[in-house]
Amino acid sequence: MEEIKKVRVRYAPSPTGYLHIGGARSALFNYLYAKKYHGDFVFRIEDTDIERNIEGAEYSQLHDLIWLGIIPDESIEKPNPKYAPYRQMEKLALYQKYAHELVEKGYAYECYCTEEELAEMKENQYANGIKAFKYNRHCLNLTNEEKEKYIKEGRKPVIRLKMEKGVTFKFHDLVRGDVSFLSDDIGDFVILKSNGIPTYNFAVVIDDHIMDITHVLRGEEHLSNTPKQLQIYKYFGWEPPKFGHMTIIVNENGKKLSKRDNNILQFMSQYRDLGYLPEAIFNFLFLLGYTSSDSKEFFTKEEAIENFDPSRLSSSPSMFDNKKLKYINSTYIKHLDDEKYFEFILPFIKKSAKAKDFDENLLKEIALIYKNEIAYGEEITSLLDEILDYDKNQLTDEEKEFLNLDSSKLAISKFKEKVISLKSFDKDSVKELFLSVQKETSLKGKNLYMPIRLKLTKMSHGIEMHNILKILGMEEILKRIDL
RNA sequence: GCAGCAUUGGAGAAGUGGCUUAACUCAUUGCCCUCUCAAGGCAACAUUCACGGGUUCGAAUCCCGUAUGCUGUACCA
Repeated sequence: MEEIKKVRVRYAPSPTGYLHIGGARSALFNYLYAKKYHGDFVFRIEDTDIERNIEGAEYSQLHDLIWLGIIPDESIEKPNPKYAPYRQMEKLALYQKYAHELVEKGYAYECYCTEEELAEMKENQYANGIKAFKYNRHCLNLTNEEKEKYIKEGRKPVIRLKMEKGVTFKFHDLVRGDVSFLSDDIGDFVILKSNGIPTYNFAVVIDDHIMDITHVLRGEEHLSNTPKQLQIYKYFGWEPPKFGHMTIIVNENGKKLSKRDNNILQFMSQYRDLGYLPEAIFNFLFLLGYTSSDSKEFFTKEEAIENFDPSRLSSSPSMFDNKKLKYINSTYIKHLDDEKYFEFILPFIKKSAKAKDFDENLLKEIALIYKNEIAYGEEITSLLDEILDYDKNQLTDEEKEFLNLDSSKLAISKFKEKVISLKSFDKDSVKELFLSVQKETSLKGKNLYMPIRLKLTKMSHGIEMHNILKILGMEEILKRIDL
């Protein structure tokens, strides 16, 4: 009887950048998996690429995740002593010990080849039509004398794993089903760099093993790393976790999202700054490459956990659809209760220079006016700026012409005459006002409203008339009507 | 090149041999509402599942081949 292990999954970013779409989605599904099966979600850092690590990345990776509601059970800030440390650079000695263990067992060997020699090797192979570089095992059976000679020359060895010959690595992928690779296609790869730091493929294996990771859900780009890692597991006699390779997210050209992609916002913090709700992004990410069997589309976190089934993860790439994200976000905004909505939207209203000093009640009324209009928070800022920053707006020739019509002039003057005595800007009072203007001018519809709208906002479209009046206030209305 | 994975409308996709006249959602288009924009309501949108063969009474679903795309092929992760 196989013992039932507690499910433990992880998200293990390298701190080379802030949390981005792909990373967040990867973390999301691991989180879902953990919670679905009552396991732990571990956040660990793979910081072995010391050249590319950047300031603040680690913090962003963790805290943007938490912002999304993806809360680790264990992390660099919440370590479980049994599994700590959670940064790879803090346990170099461990990797080195394991690497040397493999060397002693004859499963790995020191390699003294220089960068130049490797480059030459590569070139030779390339000339023979081989583009996938495989190390030629020059250093496989070095004698001690040869090694000493190299060391005297100042060379520092790396450790390479000796791949087995004629072995097929088979595994059952959680999302793709049975997958197999031939060991012969894989060259002896480096597990420990000459500076003593392990490479990714080695360090993950060690980490996943000592941290008791049971399931690994990761991007498709790691699919071909899996046999390398399986070879390491095999040499150590460890049981590998279950792997699942999720599809990558692609841009509108069908290419994997890259950090240099300018058409698509990459980072979670950018979405937060623009006024996307974490719940909406969570939901959107959940839908990227996953569909529930009942064609439901809106999920709370709890519902997503409940619904999640790794076998329903798509295996063909999904395109990042910004319009869908907007749609989902706007739906979440509409469904926010007013208190939560105010809390969310007020900072964006106050970003509009002319609105920031309005009194609290007006601010809230403005907020409500736009609740159905906006797809994300920042939109309210620009919408408000359009109305409030009168001087910036320009009438088109057509609009000027329309404004010059006698009927337009009549509407405006009658409106001016009546608006002064308007008691309230609520919908009914304003409607009544327009009704009385209509009565006395016999203008209606577009001929009645449009001149006034143009006069007040210099725009031919926008929010309802009573809302315009409310936002502007009497003083501003009279000022603009006279211009 | 080699290896792996994939291929259903503009996008996400459901579909696992007969219930499919290919669900659902976004986008798009049209209509309604309306001074306008948005929101909302209604409707339209794949005779067909990359292509070519095969298996079968019956195929998007199974098999073979081809094409295309993606990912990987580092002392990056």
